[in-house]
Amino acid sequence: MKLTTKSRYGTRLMIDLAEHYSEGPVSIGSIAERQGISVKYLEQIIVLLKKAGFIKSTRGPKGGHILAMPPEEIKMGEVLAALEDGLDVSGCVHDPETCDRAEDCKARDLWEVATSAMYNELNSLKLSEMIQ
Amino acid sequence: MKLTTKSRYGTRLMIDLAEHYSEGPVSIGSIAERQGISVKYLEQIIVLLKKAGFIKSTRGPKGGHILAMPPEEIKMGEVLAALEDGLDVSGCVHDPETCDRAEDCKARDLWEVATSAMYNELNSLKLSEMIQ
DNA sequence: CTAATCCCTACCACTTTACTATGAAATAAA
DNA sequence: TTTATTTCATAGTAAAGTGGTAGGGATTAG
Repeated sequence: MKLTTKSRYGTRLMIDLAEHYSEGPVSIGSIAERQGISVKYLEQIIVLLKKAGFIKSTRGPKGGHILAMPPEEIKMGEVLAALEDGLDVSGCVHDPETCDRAEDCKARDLWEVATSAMYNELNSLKLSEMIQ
Repeated sequence: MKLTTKSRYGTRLMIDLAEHYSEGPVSIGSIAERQGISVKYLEQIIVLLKKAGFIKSTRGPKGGHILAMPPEEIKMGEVLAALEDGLDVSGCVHDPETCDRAEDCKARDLWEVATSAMYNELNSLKLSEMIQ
């Protein structure tokens, strides 16, 4: 039940972007330096957050990355969901057909409870609340 | 963020034991048959639940496994914690010293929130509530 | 004594994780 | 137009974790 480093680094990346939101595009190099994470690894992680629409980027000198919307509009649960490919604690929560017992499975009910408890709590927090 | 099959199978195992609590010790063979899980794999999983004190066993013919206490006294969060070796979504929640940034890490605060949201919700459910 | 049952340890194929590496494409500034 | 700087795309890889299987020993009811 551990988050991957992709998720942990990705979250720190988002917080870093929020902290520099007013300064315009920030290069991966500077984020990597501040966060102590390799540039190449961050490049891969940022792709996930771009796909989810949280970040927009510009190439070339003076280019970089910036949040696609103000930090107040970004829910932490949705950020995590983008990084983790959903927060479901079991595949059967989202895809019941992957298990032939899913229809009347008491365990599955539990996975739904656990998943939504975490998701709701995380979504009650905005990225803006993560800085200070 | 997916639970391992150990946790999912282990939970189903506990529910199965609860359903047969009044019948005395149940053999792994019969659980395996009902749940469609191999005997050998269940044997490994049950060890974790025995260590945590949820199950007691007797050897020999007519032997088997039974809950060490009534299903009403068993919290699902603690069952999962035993199977998953803690429910922390990141190692730094329980062991801050494993990350030198933990002391003032905004991400870590988030992992604490997510972990306790899930743990508290799961602990509000007793094993007895999982059957019917 | 025998059969049923739990207990213990080792092994293994496969997948995932957590990166590193290489280089191409875009673009601002000289 | 050249150059330096940045993102973008893809491939490779060592180590760890997952999800089992296998074999045999210990215990005990009948």
